[in-house]
Amino acid sequence: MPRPRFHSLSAARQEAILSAALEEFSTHGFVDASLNRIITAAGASKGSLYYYFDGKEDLYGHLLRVQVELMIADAGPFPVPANSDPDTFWSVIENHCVRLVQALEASPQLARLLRDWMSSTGRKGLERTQQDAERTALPWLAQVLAAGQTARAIRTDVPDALLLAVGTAIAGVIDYSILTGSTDPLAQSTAVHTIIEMLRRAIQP
Amino acid sequence: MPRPRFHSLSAARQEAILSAALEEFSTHGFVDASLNRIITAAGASKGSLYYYFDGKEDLYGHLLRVQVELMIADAGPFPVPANSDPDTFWSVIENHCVRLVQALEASPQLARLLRDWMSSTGRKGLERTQQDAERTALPWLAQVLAAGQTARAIRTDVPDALLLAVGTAIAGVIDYSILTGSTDPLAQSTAVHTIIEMLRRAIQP
DNA sequence: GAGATCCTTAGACCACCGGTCGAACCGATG
DNA sequence: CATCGGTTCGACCGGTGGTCTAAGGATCTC
Repeated sequence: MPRPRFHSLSAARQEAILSAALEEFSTHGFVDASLNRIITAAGASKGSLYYYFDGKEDLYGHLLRVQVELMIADAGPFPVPANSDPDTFWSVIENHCVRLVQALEASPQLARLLRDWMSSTGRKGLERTQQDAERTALPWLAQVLAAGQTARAIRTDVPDALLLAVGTAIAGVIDYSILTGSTDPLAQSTAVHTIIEMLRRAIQP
Repeated sequence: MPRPRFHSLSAARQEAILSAALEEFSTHGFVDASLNRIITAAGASKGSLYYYFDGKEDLYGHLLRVQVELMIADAGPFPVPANSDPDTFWSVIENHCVRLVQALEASPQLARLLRDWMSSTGRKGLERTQQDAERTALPWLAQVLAAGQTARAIRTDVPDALLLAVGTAIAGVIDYSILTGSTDPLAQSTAVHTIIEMLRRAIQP
């Protein structure tokens, strides 16, 4: 988390720093991003940046949080489908995936930022950010999983951790297919359909 | 590839360099590994190392190649199952996965090296190594895929690239489950069984 | 044996990295 | 006007991967 001071900075200055950071982190990834370039682009000095943030990871984590919140807001609410049947459960999942893909497609910068983030599990220097993300994402995922299981849409004969791992891996495949495939919305939604269908086969009862 | 000179170095000196590199790369990963530490540990100088290798990536790539070949040799031959029925196809796959997991379990250093390698798709400074790996792995994977399809063990209504992506993702789940799970061989082979069963559900016709 | 010609080695040096730190600046307050 | 705390700055630190030159050392020719 940035120091509270940061939020009492003028909106323009906050924007300058965050957009420079977004540009740098999304084009180079966390590891290869240069704080010095961010500082230069933002018209700030190193001392200032360290006055408002704990360091590189802190800046990255804050940027990530803000951007993900924007994306979630953009993709619309995700109603955890309670007491539904398997088909509607899976169609809700698929539908939300399509909306997320569209939101990502609308902002390639955010897409690259997230891609780098996703592919950096366990990387040194990102421990805090990953703990944070886990702490906010896991309860939500567990909720969805439980809903799927009461809807008899997800099997219960396999450890939850394994189901989550498979789900995360398949999410990566969606990203990969979007990254390497067509940008036509229709083609993308059928790709998502195909992949979610594979996920469903894998983890339905 | 290292310069040909490297191979005419005394075996002891080659060993010193490669084992220092293995130690460093497997404990810190490619990005955070330090060439200086490798040099010091190997009792060599920077000039020498650059005399035999193109740089960090070249050393890493060579080490990876050697280690993977050792592992493949250790896990035994993988007969691509031609003209079989679905059940035997999948049992051959599962069997080979179990053997690979055992080989990995036998050498934690190699396991960590491979884990770091797998999680660094698209990372800057590894482009050549990744191209190399792709060039050697893809034809083999395509062969297995085709064998599975003629055995009616793998569906044909989905692009091959997607099937490969799902397969790779599920392989990552195997690694994850081995990493976070029990070290008991029996538990591991049942975990592999469960995960391969999920893969089978996802990509069988 | 002397000299010349390589291959090999050592480590100083380069630009850059993330992070630290003390000095300077500046508006408000006494 | 002096002081004081919040803010800004950039020189500096130890480290990185990579470059380069000069010296060593073996081998060959005369």
